[in-house]
Amino acid sequence: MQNTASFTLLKTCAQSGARLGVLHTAHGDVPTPIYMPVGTQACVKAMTPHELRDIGTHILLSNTYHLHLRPGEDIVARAGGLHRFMGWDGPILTDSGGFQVFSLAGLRKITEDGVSFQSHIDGSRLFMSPESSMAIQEALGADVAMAFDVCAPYPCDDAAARDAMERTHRWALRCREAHTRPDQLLFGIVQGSVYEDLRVDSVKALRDMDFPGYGIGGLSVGEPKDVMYRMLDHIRPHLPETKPRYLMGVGTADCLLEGVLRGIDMFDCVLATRIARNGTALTDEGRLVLRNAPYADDFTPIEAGCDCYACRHHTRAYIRHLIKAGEITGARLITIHNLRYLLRLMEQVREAILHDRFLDFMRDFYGRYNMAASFNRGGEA
RNA sequence: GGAUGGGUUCCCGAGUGGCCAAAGGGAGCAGACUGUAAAUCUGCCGUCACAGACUUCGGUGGUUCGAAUCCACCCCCAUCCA
Repeated sequence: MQNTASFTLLKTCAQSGARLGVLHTAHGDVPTPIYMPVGTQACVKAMTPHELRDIGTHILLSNTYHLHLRPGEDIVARAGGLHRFMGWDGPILTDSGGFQVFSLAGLRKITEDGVSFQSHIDGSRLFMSPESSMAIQEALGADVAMAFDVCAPYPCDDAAARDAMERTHRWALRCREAHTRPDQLLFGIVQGSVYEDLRVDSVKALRDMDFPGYGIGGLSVGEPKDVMYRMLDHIRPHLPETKPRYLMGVGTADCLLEGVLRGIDMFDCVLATRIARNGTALTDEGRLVLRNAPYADDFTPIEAGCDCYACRHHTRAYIRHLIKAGEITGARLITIHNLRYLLRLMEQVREAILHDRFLDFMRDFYGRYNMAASFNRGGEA
């Protein structure tokens, strides 16, 4: 067992090399590998904190950029911090706003100083820097703060990728210097697009800054999955064993397992909640587009054997009806299922690692999983 | 019995001589979605042997080179008057 203040590596799976650990935060311990539901605006869409607790959520994500815009970190701070504001007393990780540099590319301008955004809400101007991102995350009271990074798009030529990466490193240093809360962990973020050498450079640079954890950013932004896996393979040997590794924005079942296989400890993804609202459920056999006609008279649960509320009480036909009718409960039921599906998958993953049989687990999983009914992005193996 | 307004592709509804297989919306069907500008977005939506052809705009007959659009009669519907 290896300990740092923030992370305990309990063991490494003898069969696969996958890691089993515990992330220590001011609001409690988190078993890893873990999937973290995303609550961008201090809310996991369609879910209450009580329901999140109920389905086995250990830690949530929220977002610096969005909360800064609305309601503003001052309001959240006056409420007693993000935990009290939203009524969730478990750990919270806040993304820094770095992803919005990518996703709101048409509404921002990057300079060395920081990023000027045009608010997607009302068009007003705002400026976010490594320092202000830190100040906001401290005001929010996140248990884990992320460094303010530059997430490069895909595709991205190597010169632009290098620029984004080097700026991310300079900003990471500024974040570390600006960061003051001892009860808040600050993770650096690895960039480097799809270039092995850049990825390795990035890990080394950040490792020298000695963060309590490392995010791996700039992946699952459109590149083929095998490219993402290759990047993970290349950086793995250079990441400190005793620090948690967080693969940002990854969340299909197969990607989660492939990430765990490559030593990843933490994941987050909006996919489960987003496609739920669009009528698609995650299952061991791949995705189930409940919106589709064949389920109109299918009176079986979303997934046989699933212990979630939706599967224990409702049929595919009913949930499809709710979705087609625009009833918000339909979105809620699928969201509950999809989150529970990923959380339970990770429970099984931890169990498998504990018993040194993670490769067996993966093999069984792929035996059931329909990759074609998964989410193909570019090159599929 | 009389007056007026109507009957358009699954539904609502535009269209009043050619640019109309016919606007727009809905419904339906399908696709996309990976650190959330997303309960969103995109495509299809008369038929077929599909760069073309055929059938369709209450019915029948007519005018015209050409009709969903004009004329005649008929059948329905709505409202009002008796």
